[in-house]
Amino acid sequence: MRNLYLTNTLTKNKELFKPVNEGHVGMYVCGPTVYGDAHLGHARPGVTYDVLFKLLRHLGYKVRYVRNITDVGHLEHDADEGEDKISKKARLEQLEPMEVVQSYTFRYHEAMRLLNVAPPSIEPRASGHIIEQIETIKKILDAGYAYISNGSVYFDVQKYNEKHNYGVLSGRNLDDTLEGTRSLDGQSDKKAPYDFALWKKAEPEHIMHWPSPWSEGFPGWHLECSVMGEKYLGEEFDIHGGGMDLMFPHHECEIAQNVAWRGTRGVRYWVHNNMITINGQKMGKSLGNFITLPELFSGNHPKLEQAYSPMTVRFFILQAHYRGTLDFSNEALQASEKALKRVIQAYKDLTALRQAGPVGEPAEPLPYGELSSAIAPDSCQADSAEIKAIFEGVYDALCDDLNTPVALSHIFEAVRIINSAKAGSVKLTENDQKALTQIFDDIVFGVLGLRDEAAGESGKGQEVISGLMDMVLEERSKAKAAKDWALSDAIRDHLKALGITVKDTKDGAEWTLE
RNA sequence: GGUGCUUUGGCCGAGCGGUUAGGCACAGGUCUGCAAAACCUGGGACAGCGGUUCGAUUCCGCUAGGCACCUCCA
Repeated sequence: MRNLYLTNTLTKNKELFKPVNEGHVGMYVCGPTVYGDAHLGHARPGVTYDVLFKLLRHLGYKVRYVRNITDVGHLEHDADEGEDKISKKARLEQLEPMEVVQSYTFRYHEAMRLLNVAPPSIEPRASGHIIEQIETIKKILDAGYAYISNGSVYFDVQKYNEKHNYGVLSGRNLDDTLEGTRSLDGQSDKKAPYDFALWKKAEPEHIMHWPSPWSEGFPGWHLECSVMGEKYLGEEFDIHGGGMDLMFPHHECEIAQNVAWRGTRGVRYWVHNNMITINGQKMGKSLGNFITLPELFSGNHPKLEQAYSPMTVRFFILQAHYRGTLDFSNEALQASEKALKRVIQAYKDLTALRQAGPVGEPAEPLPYGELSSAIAPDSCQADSAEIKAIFEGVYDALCDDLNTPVALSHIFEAVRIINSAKAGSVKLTENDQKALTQIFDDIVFGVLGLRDEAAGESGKGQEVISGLMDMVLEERSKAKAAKDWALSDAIRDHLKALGITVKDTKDGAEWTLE
């Protein structure tokens, strides 16, 4: 099995990945709070951890991937004063909270499906684990790291920090945290401003609440991930992912809770994806500068010059490293759209090449020979050293902290080779063709998760269109033969207006839709 | 105020102590009735100022700009 390196936020180093149980990986990722449509920012962790999930499986691991749905406990503004996000939305729209949850969960799933993000192995909801959360709070109380105040239960950060380090992940110490914490206006049930809620007593107007030993109320936001992670992945599991903005306080609190009740930090590798920015600024709901995924896919937003397909968005995300910020712009999306098109077209051409079988003895073959670097002999069967190098480059890049942009740069070398072969300036052996196909099937489609969005429309309609196109292009070909350029151009223009592009090649006309 | 990150050619975006990232755009060429695509070639970049070094875009310091977290946020 190839070595995989991941940047661990806990140590701030790129580390060799070694799972707790050999051959198995437990991975937890913070999912969405379902009170609104997912925006472009949500696509980043969706795609990033999807690639990690698919890569791990491709490398041979058995992976259990847990991604939660937050449907209760996530408050707005200050943890003391804020209203539950779901609850507020339900109140404003006069819906049952679970109607809000159901509706946006469905829409989230739909957006992820379009982005070709695979469903996780388990998708637990916070509201479905109230009992487990209450039990955990009891354990934390028993351990002495929490206190009850006016029907609510809070985590005692100060006390925790005496024995443990509150700040291991985010790298801040308690004094800094205290300094930055906004002063509370008015009364608070908390001993210290940095204490966080494990259980909140529900105010009378709060419509989501459950019975507990302390009050009729609801669990604190940070608790669900600790509890559900432990339930489905065990007390010590491999990978925990999420957005960088969750590092503090959310993930820091998770660690504190874990240590408080099970004596272990719970997670080996903390992985954090960076933000998507717009004009250099973070895209977020609180800033009101976000573009939702449905808007992006339909082009229905003032900032959008056009619609961008889900695969364009996916490619856009893949072209940057997950730990860096990525700036949104129409220009960048349009560049992604064109680049993706080239990749997909190259695969189609490769397939056509293979179906056509060996052709003559054209031009010069690709350079053959051995590479100096150690290539597993059974991994890539290409005859060409160049293709072997692409194969190795792609795997090296992906295993080097998920470096998808570098992997893609190698993919473009493959694209160039395929195009050269199509143009007849380069010769590919059958092994070369097989190896290239393997790279596309395994990596481009399998791990990077790209796909031909135009494909899949099969059936009667396709057959008819295909037959019609043959007929039309044959007529045009006759016109061309008769040097009736006016007619042949008119046909081409007419088809263009319908969204069909015709290209004349040596072997006749080709057409593509949209 | 505290903590941390960042500054790469027209745009997006990798990388790194000495060797081509890649994509988009642009220019020239090949092919072509034209167009498109494709292929070939090309230019141009490492914020500024110092330092370390045989050698720095890459390490260190300072200056200037930008950003994130410390409130909810992917």
